[in-house]
Amino acid sequence: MKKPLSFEITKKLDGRLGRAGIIHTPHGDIQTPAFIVVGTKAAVRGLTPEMVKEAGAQAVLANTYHLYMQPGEELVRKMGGIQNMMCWGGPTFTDSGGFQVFSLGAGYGKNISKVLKDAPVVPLIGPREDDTEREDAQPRLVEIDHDGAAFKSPFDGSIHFITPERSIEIQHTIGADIMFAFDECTSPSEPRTYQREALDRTHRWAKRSLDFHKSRLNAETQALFGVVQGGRHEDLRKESASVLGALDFDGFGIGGSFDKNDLHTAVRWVNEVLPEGKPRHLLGIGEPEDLFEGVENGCDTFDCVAPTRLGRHGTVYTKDGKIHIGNERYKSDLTPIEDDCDCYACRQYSRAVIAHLYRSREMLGAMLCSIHNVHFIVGLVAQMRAALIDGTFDKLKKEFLNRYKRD
RNA sequence: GCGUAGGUGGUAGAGUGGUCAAUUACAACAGACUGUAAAUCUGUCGCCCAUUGGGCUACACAGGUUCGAAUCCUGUCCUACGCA
Repeated sequence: MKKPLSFEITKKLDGRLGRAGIIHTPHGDIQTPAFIVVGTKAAVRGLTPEMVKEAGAQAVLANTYHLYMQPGEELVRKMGGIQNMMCWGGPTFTDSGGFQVFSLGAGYGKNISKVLKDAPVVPLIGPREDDTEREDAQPRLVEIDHDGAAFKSPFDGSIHFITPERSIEIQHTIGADIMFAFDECTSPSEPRTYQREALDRTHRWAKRSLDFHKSRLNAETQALFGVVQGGRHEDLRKESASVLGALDFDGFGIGGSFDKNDLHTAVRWVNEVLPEGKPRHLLGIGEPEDLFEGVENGCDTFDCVAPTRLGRHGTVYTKDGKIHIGNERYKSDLTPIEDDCDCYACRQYSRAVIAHLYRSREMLGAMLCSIHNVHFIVGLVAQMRAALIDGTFDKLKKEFLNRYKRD
């Protein structure tokens, strides 16, 4: 059978898991490590495909759940799939909807982050946190069972049951080059007993996703990645990597929640076990310090909403750390966001102008900040790739983080 | 000049005897954001201390009534509209 994707490793990091390589997809190559820009509803928020491309992005990731709910599978089909919808000629990814099992389910209405800054004490044994009985609890929009997850449509309240097979079927219709198996992203606050249960479910779903995928011709043109889970538990993470690694996936996603402080450890556990020759995507991770850890520990691609969301909200990355363009101090600052940055925003606009646009709620302000952020993060990962190839990764990491995290 | 309505915190605009340092919105100031419920959300927003809390000065200005006034009365100044 024809393979939809191939991966070659061109350089490895001495004594560690990091590597540089190339993912060949039907719509072009991805030089890895690479940052994949998120365009949930087949659009990178605030940016045209040309802007995304100019910012250096090689690929875009959209979301199955969102496109299924709106505009719906049939319209996506009529529009000619994601390639035509997005007017994006390059490689594309789709997430399976597995993250929405978490964000619209256990995480719904709560301030639970995907990455925990200060690790709270989590009981290793105990009942699953369930506050659905509490009066102030918001009704979840997802109910999980053995077979899949029932999503309540925010548009008309109708119930949509997504099984692993349905997720893959929808992803086939959307037509991205790389798809993810339907998984359950668990809440960081869930106890081990629940992580165990959810992991078994994710594994069953992974096999069903793969079986269904292999039964279709799409398997020749679209790649499927299995998603490793296991929360913050070493044995579960390794078990997950081992179980999924043995299956005939084209690559792997690493999902779920992490501790900010030991994200690198968790990623290493997994990547030590996964087959070396297949690409690994670290789902939803994108802060500079996390990207360094991900690359160093063997992840090839990343995606994250941070560059565009932060940009829309007025926060921009600089080599000296993040700054908020809405702060009073930038009101009459006539320098660019970064004076040595060659992104569209920095070439043309001063902080003062962008601050004015942001303050006056002009869309252009959010766009310029997003352009800069995408350029910054995509460029940073590209620099990591270059450094990895010429043997200066450690130097880059040290110098970048020293400056970025100073203060 | 007469009549009418009104003058409240940066702005608009609630309140019309005690629960008012004063609803709300905007502005301002700061914070958050990691497979996008997110062009969103949170906090602060008279002054001075303080941990709950306390003190001071405030609703045009000056007096007054009252245990108590942004709220009632008198006068002054100002604004808008109408009539001369």
